[in-house]
Amino acid sequence: MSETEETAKKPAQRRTGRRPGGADTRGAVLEAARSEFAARGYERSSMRGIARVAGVDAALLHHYFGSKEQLFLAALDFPIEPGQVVQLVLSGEPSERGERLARFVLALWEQPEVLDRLLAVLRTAVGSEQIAQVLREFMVGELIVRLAAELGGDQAELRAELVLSQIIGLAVARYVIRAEPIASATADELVPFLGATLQGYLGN
Amino acid sequence: MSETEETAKKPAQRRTGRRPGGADTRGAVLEAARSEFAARGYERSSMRGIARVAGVDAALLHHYFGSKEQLFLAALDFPIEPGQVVQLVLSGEPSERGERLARFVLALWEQPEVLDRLLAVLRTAVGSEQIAQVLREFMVGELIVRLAAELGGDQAELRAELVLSQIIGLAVARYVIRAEPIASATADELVPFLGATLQGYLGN
DNA sequence: CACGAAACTCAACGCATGGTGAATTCAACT
DNA sequence: AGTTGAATTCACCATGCGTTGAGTTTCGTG
Repeated sequence: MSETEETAKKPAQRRTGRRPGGADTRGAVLEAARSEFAARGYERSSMRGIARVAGVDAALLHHYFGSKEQLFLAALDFPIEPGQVVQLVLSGEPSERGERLARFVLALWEQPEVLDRLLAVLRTAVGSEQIAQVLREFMVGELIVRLAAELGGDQAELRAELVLSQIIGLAVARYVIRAEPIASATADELVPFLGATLQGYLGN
Repeated sequence: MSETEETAKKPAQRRTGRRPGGADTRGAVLEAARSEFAARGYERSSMRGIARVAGVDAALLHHYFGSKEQLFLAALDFPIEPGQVVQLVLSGEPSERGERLARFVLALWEQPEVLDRLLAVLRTAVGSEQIAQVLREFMVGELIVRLAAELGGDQAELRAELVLSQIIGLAVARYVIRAEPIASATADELVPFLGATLQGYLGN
């Protein structure tokens, strides 16, 4: 772990000053940040660690993003429209809503960029009341009210949150705890069970 | 029961040396540690912070427990027998297993000592691969194999883990994110839905 | 009542962290 | 070719961390 001087591989004596060639260093920093935040959450990730992964001095992150917090926000920049998702899932045959939602969620998580951001938010929210509050406001304000409005019926909000709780629990078991066999199960293996549960919450 | 610090009333110049009166300082430290670990997880909790809550010098924690890691383990010391739980839940009318399990879990979480330890483990596992591994081994080795063995049928392990995933997700939504209305819902409101889901996983 | 051991605090160490300001190198536009 | 500004690193700073060793006070036993 100690590399002060010459290692045979890449001592890579970085010089000071601007680098030759128009490499996308800023993009590399963002990528490294996403990977680190996804792996450890906000608090456990360090500017120096991210800089090391990006192959860059830590001061450069401040040059680009100002502070650790702003780097975190820049690395997240969520690319999903909650309204559309709700519409998409609730359209079509009502008896197949659960299955459709299950398929949608599982497919979403197979995109690495989406998964990285999800894990970053999850890991951070679990460790930080501040981010937990952001997540709570997003969940309730953007997702639950929309879902519950379309759903109607008795205790619509509660049922909508139970939907989310099962989705969150699956994410934790599958990607954080990584317990087998649930971590390696395919979408097709999970959909029958997960779909039935979600269907049960969505409507009788 | 929470008697914390931060009253302006306590300049209280603590003196050096052993305190008069046989107060249970060690117990106070353990209690403070549980509270802090539950609130923040392992990494975000600091020895100094725990000591402050306990009204004690940080060096005393080392005197008693040796290291932060050993304090964490001592603060956990889980008082639940997984084998008994599985037996208890699976006994009786099979069509009511889901409901019985739901009631059991919700009642368990209403005990503050249990909830604190659960949150400490959860928050720490989500931030630390090492603890996540411990949790994974406990889940799979102690709970899943027992549950799956009693369950039988197709994909018993997968179904057993889905049971746990719903329970974990509920804990996260209710106690970590604290989204309403799920955070304030009573056990009686949750049991019909939760029981049905668990019943679906356990076996029709 | 003496005395050793346990309980408890103080001061300090070495280290990692987030952040800052200046210096150096390169690219782009006159 | 010359200049300007962005990109990049370096050398620090202050802070908080876990941990340690020594010193002080009280308890429990004889």
